[in-house]
Amino acid sequence: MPPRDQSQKLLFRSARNAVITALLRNEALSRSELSEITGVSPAAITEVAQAFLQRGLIVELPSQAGGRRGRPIVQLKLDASHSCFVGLSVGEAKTPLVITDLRGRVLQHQPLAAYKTPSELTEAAGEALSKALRTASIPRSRLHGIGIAVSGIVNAGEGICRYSAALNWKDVPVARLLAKALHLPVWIENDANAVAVGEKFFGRARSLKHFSSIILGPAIGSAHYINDMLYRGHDGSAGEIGHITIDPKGVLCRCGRRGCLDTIAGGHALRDAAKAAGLSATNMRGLEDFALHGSAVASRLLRSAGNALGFAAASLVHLNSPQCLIFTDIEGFGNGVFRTAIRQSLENNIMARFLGSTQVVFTDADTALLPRSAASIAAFEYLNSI
Amino acid sequence: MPPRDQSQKLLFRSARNAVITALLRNEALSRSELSEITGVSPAAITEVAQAFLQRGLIVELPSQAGGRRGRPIVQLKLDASHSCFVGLSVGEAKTPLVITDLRGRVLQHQPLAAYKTPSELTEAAGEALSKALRTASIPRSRLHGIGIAVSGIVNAGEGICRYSAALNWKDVPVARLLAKALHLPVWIENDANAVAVGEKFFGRARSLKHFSSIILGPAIGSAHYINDMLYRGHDGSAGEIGHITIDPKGVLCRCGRRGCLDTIAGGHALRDAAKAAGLSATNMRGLEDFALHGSAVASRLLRSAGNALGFAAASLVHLNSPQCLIFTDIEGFGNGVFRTAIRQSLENNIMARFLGSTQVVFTDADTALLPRSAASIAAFEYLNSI
DNA sequence: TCGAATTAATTTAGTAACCGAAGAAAATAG
DNA sequence: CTATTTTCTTCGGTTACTAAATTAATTCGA
Repeated sequence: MPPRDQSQKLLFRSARNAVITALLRNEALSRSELSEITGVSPAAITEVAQAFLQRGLIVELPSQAGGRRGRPIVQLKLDASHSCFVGLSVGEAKTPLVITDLRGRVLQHQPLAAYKTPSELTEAAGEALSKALRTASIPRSRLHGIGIAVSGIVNAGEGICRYSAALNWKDVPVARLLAKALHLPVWIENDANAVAVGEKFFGRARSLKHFSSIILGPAIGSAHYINDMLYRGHDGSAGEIGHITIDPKGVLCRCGRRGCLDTIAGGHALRDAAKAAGLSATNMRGLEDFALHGSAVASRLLRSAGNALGFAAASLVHLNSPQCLIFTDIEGFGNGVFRTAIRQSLENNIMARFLGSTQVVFTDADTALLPRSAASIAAFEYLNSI
Repeated sequence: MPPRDQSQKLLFRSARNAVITALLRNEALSRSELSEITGVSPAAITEVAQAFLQRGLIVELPSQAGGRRGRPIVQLKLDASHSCFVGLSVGEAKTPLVITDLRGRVLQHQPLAAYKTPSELTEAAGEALSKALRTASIPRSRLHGIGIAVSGIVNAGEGICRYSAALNWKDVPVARLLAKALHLPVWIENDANAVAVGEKFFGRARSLKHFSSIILGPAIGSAHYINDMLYRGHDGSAGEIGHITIDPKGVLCRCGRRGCLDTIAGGHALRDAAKAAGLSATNMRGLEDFALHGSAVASRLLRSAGNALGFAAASLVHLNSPQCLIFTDIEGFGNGVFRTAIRQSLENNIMARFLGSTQVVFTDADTALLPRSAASIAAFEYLNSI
């Protein structure tokens, strides 16, 4: 047998970690496959698998000899139902709460009652959680953490919401409050970061080492994974693509400057502009429909939005050269004028060399996206602590 | 004694690494200081120090009791002369080679003879190295590696220069060629990346976890350190700030598109523009002087260059939120119109929130900057392999 | 049908890299 | 000269691995 290639080994923090990562990326793997993929010795795989089996984190599938010579392989699989996580998205109009399993599947959906203050949030979350657990008959003991996606500026390390315009909060220790009330570990994260974690953990970025995620919502946010790690910026505020200047003489932005990308391509700004132009579009699907049926104004708005976004995203690609750019559409633009304009603008503004090497993906977000992503943070932290 | 804080431990790959990093950042440290700084146990520090002392990598300073109670402390210090590294910068008009010590001090400077092909480079490098060693009477045995900064696109992992316009090279296995000829380990790196490594290892970025370096040369390059690691992008081409579009209707760039930052603020472009305007400035100091003495054209060129660069750098700050932005001036602009315009443009284009939190630094490069930076790559790799 | 071959997984023994606690070393204070 | 203080080392133990040998469970071929 050739000496084992250990070049990959350093990529993982530990053998346990490597095994979990491999099992998240693949439905089921045998011990020898795990050894090969992770670069960890078969002996160590046996040991780690034993520990995980004992905990109930993984299960053995019935062995399948299958016409092959040799001892039959026994596949291992994460037991998705082993643990559940709570995901919560605050800052939106509604406050959805979900319970997911270990693989990010939503088991239960339960919106919170309206709230204003942090303590009202705590109370509403407690009630919604109890109800969700009751309805889905999930024992509390199976919960292993809560993730919260906040639309605003967050200090993830300390679990503090530093500022949220939507909630009118400043320096609220959200994580501590909820952890105390619900007796569970709580992590909070900016919503764009949460979506990126979700994509990395459960979504289409699972095997990408470097990617950026761009969220098309009321405002435009982005987040970067670099070297398999979420990069938050030195003070937790990387990814402010929405405030890249597009037109120095443009509309005043709430950040105090003029012509930020948000004022041209943010959902909120587009709704305002549509209203000002006399178009009665309540959501972006409506605006796209106007454009589709010949409205020059709608078309112009969407095209200039797409151009601006493509321009800013091109800067991102030139600067960071991600493997993939994931656009997440939570405003319901769908595949229309906006997307086409983004694609075109990207093509026009990116060096030829990058065009082939950076994948561009568009995703339609469902309503559970943010809370589900939030839950993935808790899942990630839990599995990393194992 | 309170239980030791081990929160920092994970930041380092190993105790050895932590000790070296601490000793690079500090002139001299006692074992107990090292233990405190790195979070490694005193026992482990003793062990690591012993190994390093044996190798001659560090030395003990004479102990100083100094009026204090208790056993006198013994300070440890990297022995800069323990090992030397070769740095080489290719792609410029001249090809400077330097020999540095372990702390990045240049011991000897020896430009290469002219060359065109890779094999001519190998020969010229061998001759220059021999001469440099002879002149400085450094024994060959003290050399531990060669770092090469290439102006072009590089695959650092495989040691291949994928493309260099200045050299007219394509897929040249530079590292392998030189390693074979000179019997030393060779690393190559894009020049902007090399400068960033130099700043991180020996320069003002030693204790910065995240920073970006922007090189103002014939072309404009940039490089990012993120989470204490050089981030090269998924295919080794992050940092192409020079090809961010500033003016879609601008001058044709050699990348095939129009109005790239390089065509407005690159040294090469500015020289061309100055010549076209009838200004006989051979270098950028000359152009700045024209502006200083009232030339409206020179002033306009430098201001628009600075505005464009500030605009692009603002995008970088919004996207990546580095702790620090280090501009390295290798064209000799000095502190004039250009810098002022960059600073102003940054202020105008960056959200207020970032203004205070992102440090902006300008550095004047000396002629040894690139080869010295190249040598730091070899030093880094050598110390990491210990 | 039964051993040979083959592949998967486990066991065993060993190592590197740490840690904590106790102890030794080298100074000062009284 | 002894107690105190601080630095550094020694010692024993743990964790997380590895390589090599061994066992397990199957198919193939005579």
